[in-house]
Amino acid sequence: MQRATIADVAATAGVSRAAVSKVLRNAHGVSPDMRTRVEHAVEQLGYRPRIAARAMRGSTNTIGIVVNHLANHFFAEVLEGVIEENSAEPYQLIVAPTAPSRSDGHEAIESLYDREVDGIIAVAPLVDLEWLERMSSRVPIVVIGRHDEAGGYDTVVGDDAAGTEAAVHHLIDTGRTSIAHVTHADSHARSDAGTPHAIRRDTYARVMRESGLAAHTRLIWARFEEQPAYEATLRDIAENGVPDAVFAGNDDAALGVLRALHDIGATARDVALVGYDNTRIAANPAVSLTSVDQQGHAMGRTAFGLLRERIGGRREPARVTLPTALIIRRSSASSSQINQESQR
Amino acid sequence: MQRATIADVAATAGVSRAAVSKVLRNAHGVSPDMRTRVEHAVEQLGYRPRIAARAMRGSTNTIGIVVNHLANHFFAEVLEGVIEENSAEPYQLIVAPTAPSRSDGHEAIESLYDREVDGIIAVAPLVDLEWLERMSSRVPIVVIGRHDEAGGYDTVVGDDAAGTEAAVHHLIDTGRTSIAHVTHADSHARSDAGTPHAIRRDTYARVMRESGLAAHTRLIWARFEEQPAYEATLRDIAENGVPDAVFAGNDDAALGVLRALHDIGATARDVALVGYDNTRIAANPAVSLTSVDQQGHAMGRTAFGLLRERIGGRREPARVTLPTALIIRRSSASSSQINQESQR
DNA sequence: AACGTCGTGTAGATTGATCTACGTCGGGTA
DNA sequence: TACCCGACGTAGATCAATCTACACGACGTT
Repeated sequence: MQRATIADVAATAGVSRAAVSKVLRNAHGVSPDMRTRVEHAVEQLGYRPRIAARAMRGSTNTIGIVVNHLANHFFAEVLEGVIEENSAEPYQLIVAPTAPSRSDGHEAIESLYDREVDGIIAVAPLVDLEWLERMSSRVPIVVIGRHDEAGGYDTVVGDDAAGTEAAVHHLIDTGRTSIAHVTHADSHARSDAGTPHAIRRDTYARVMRESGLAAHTRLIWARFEEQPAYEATLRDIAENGVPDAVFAGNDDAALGVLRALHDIGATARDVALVGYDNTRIAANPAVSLTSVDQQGHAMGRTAFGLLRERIGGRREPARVTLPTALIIRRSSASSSQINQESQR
Repeated sequence: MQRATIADVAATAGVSRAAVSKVLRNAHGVSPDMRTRVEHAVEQLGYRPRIAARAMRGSTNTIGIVVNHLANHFFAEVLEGVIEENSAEPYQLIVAPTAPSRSDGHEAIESLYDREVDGIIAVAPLVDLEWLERMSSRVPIVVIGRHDEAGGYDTVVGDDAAGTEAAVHHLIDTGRTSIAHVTHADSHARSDAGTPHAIRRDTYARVMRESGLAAHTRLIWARFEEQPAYEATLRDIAENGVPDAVFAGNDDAALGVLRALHDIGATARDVALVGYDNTRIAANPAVSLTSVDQQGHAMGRTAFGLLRERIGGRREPARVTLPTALIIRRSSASSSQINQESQR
């Protein structure tokens, strides 16, 4: 069965194509009689306008979202924020997924550009700056999770430095000294300066240095997923021994670390663990993972707001930094706290 | 800066638009000389063809995916399967997200249809059958997780009956009798017959009956997310007392149950817990949740393969049922097993 | 030399919705 | 009666790529 076109509707309703178009777009110059006739015909034929034909002239009324790893709960939270904020003035949303192993943000962003979306929200895209800058001169872009001082696009970030400081200081304050950090191993060769995990890595190193623990600085490189982090942690422990704390760059990685620690029989008393993102699973009592909250939901809402402004014509770049909060749970509690917890 | 069109490229290269189009599509009748000239011009102008203009004639080379809750790890797994299978013969993939609270699959599927995707993979869509049937006469659709005997689309399902039987029998075999089941509360009024959660619910009731436990049949209704399941479980326990086992309709819900059980101070010894989907988090030793594996990854791969056949012209509906496997972990281990585990 | 053929390239129609520019009709006013 | 104005409706151009039908040489064959 062939798809009905606006001409079919026009013929059925006995009016011109332009008249149908007017009705569909709620333009004025439409008599009530014509409106009902057209609506009838639309209903009868099951007509739906094609987005492609609309896109040939003017805007698509669509916003594209790029994430580099859909399974990450943090992204899901960001997306919820976007959806929520969007519900008032509905753009259509489409998500361009990337292969989790390759994380090629280029392809995904270009594919959205080819679809002529009105704007793009990119969550922690692993692309180089000049490219992103060039892209942003063609389509409005809001980037979540890049600290770069580039001009063409807006950015929404968490306060990664403050969040990391809180996390590492917390570990030091509770008596830990040999603190390892799981950081993101980007399979691409390009520099990752300005990404959240780079900031976290640098801040971690700085705090260790400032606290006289420079000698204990220890990096574990892994993709931010459970399995790679698990493997990398086991390898690192085999090589360098058991640390007394691990600060993981995100919660998914922290879960991998947790599994590794379990494998070697270490408890939270032996090795404290802190994650990042404060995803839902961290709060579950079975896991009870200390984590840095960076308000993914608010990030999504903010990014959507900025993008709407951009689409509306704003040219000056906007930068928003959201505060973080360290949520302390059992995975990093001191021995006395653990005892309290288990007595209740 | 205006976007370059095929006419710009043609002018720069000194050839006709049609010639450029040929080069782009790798059509024949192109001399090597012309090819290099055109490729040069494309490079120089940063030209990219617009999908909308292409869509006006012929196909978009795009496959759309609909999920009703992106945060669900099971969906992420399905998606990974699709992406993997697609990497050989690349269609573009786009995901149409729905608001997690509203779960309106209609809108998402229609929006993909309006974009003229070549085919749609819908994961557990909450839409009525006649509508889906009608839709599938317009665009090839493969549905994951519907057992309905409808004709227009293909289906890929897990063996929900077998999976549920294994789960419930396992609980009974380990000495549990008061077994509650967390099932999906669909906020929509329409019937949910044929959905996986309905099959699981019915099978649960049947096994209980056949095992002489009909009196203990007990349903907890909740959306399949951590928070709603948590709340519903607490409410149910307040009303009906503590069961000695819970079979949750999926892992996300199981995590909510787990939190509720923790709140009331119940351990795995007191209340056994079984989930569904065997998501990564279930395998984590901190959670160690017994769960039914239904091979989300394979479902994604299979669905993609079927869709490609459909797009290729197959008319007869295909139905694929993938086997399930019960993965037993600590959350449902008998007391002796728990002791073994903690001694190691 | 005339004719056919093959390889290469082009003109122009086509796709569906939008939008401008214009036409028509009815009613009010000079 | 002539004129104008506003409300309603239409014809036709437009958007960017694709694709068919055809043109134009160059070359080989009879």
